[in-house]
Amino acid sequence: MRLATWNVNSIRSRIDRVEAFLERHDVDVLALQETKAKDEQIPLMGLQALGYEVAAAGTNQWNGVAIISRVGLGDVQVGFPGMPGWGDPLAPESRAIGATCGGVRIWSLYVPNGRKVDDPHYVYKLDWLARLRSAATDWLADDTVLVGDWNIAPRDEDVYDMAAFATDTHVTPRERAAFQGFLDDGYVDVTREFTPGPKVYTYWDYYRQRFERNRGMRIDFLLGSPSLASRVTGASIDRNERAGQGASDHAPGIADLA
DNA sequence: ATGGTAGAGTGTCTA
Repeated sequence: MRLATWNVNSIRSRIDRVEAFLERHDVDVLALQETKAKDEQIPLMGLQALGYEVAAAGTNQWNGVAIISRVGLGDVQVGFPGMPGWGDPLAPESRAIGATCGGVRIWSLYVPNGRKVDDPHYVYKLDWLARLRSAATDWLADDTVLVGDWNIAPRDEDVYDMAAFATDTHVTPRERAAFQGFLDDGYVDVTREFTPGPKVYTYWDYYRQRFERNRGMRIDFLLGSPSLASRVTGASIDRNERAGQGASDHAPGIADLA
């Protein structure tokens, strides 16, 4: 089974690329972030024609997550227990959606950006991650994968210019400790061993031709529970998806399961 | 420190 994750930065403006990506890589389950669409705005026809089911959670202009699956899509849950706003159908949150696809529990996650270190959104980000970690410990014994845009660069080598980011979010010790906490609990970054750095990124800002100069960050990850991680036979980052006109600012991550 | 680009939707906000 082939899993993928992709911050598409608008599903509506990226639908042609998404459909082509699914076909080109023969993807079974694709987790999307930043769909920037309400559920009824998701362009379904082409995806359904390709044999996929779609579960989405979108409530505003900048969040939005979805799971696209052709191996079943069951037990869909918007948000996780303990998440701010969880259980409230009107909550202005659409940063997490879970579903069981082909026997694997997959969570598509759009971790809060945090904005600036002195911004309340930074505190919110750390709190959100702590609550996710608490919930995720209950899923460790299952075939679980936590995928998406973590908005954290865990290592210095994951940032094109650490000096430029030294006082910014995404690299602070508290954010990195939050990410490391998942690894300490037993989750495994199933991508990195197959895509070793340095200078291997998943995100390049639209500004200043950052992609063309490979000035990016590695902030998108697939973290597998121990049993899931043991099934991973390979992984890749499709950086070609960041190239050319009409690209998202993120590249997809892919993992293969035995 | 600032500004550069892209996408949501028409005013700016978000990243």
